[in-house]
Amino acid sequence: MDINKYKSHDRILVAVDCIIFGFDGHTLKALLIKRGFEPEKGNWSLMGGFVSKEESTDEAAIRILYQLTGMMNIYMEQLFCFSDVSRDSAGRVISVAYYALINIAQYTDQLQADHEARWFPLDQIPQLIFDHERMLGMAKERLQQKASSHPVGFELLPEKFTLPQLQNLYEAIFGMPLDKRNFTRKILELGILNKLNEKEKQSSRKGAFFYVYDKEKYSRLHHEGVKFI
Amino acid sequence: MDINKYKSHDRILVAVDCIIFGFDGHTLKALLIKRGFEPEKGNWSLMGGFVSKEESTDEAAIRILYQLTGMMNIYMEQLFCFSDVSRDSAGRVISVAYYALINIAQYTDQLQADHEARWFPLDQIPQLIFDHERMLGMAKERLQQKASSHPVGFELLPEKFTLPQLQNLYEAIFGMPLDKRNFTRKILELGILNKLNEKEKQSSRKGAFFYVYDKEKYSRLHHEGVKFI
DNA sequence: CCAAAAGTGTTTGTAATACACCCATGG
DNA sequence: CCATGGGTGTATTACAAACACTTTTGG
Repeated sequence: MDINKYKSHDRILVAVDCIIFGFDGHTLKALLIKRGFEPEKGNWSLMGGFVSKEESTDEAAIRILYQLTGMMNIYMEQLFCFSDVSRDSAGRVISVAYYALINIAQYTDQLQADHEARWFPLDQIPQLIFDHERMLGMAKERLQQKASSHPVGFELLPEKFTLPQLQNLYEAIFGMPLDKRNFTRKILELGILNKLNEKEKQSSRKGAFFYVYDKEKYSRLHHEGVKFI
Repeated sequence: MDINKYKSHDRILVAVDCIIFGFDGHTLKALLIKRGFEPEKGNWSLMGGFVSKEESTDEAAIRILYQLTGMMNIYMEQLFCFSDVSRDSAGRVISVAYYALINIAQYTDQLQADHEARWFPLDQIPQLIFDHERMLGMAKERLQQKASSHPVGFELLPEKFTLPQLQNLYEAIFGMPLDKRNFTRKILELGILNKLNEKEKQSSRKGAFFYVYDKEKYSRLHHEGVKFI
């Protein structure tokens, strides 16, 4: 299969690492694992793995995410390729980082136990191995960029969500409080949400109406470059 | 040196490809080469090369750009990692693409001849090998994003430039005409240009004043996120 | 009846856009 | 004196930001 004509060039180990974001209704979190092998065994790390000859880095990232979460069809995007010669203390490894947005409610605790994984609020991240902190920092920035012009926030929410939940999410992503009235107006004016005749009654006496995101309506919009915030 | 503990994982050829942008005062161009080896020998291609075990992809990109242009300290930024299994017809090669902005006037024609390189206006790009057209397309988008919030345009101009030249550049980057008065006002209000007492007299009878970009003034600005256009 | 969160409009300031004429010069 | 491109100001519009009270309901 690999009838490689490029003799005499170095071959390098290629890995992918996944920054997995989740939102619990109040706080934005990242899923980290206790690394199970040397070097740095037992230390907190992003979920990662090596890329095989028969798969693209995208495919490897999907595979690795599935191992940790059991989830498919997850929103995921390439972040950056990290390639410093000594980024990995055990050898020359280039890592392509991906960030993923998942609905934390769908995440099964079983898998969490299997992999010694834990959700950490973004402001309480422990020390991470190698250059994983830099990866996470870059992922936060990219998520902010992305969320300000594309409807990625909905990937982090359950199908039905309330406006206060949505606002909490955007506040968590941007790390700043937003004005309730301005937020509501702007998001509703986009015309991409459908209001349901049903209320969420857990978090308040009055109850907040549920909404669903309408992908169709969004795709009929000014493709590429709507302002979300 | 490579005391690699990760046995039994695939090692893969890693390349970098460079999208090199240049501006001649009127048109935005990309530097392409006639590929000198098989496969696809003789076809138009981005300048590229393989990453060795002893260098990062950044370092490889700098090295490759130097080979083609003889220039150092060039503005360059990682674009994306392209990793489809069959993107290269001759074997499994992952490519990390970089885009570079150079002052076309400093570019020596000698090197152009040596490498069978040519500048192509962005709207007259010939067919390229592999996924290089996709790389170039993505680079154009990224340059637009970047140029709308960071002072990268100056990388493409000579040290002394006129406001009409600067406007031409932004029009070329964004592929749209801009209003002269609005453009001038906005760019001067940023306070990052110094006007010289000297005029460029080639392109008009009246002559246009030269300006220089003042990096210091910019760095005293609202770090990250000034609107340029 | 009260505590707690949901819902709802208006005003003000700021930035983006549209637009047209005079100036300086070389030939 | 005229053709060419350089330089300049204002009025309008749209968007962002600030801001406070009423509604609902479970306890």
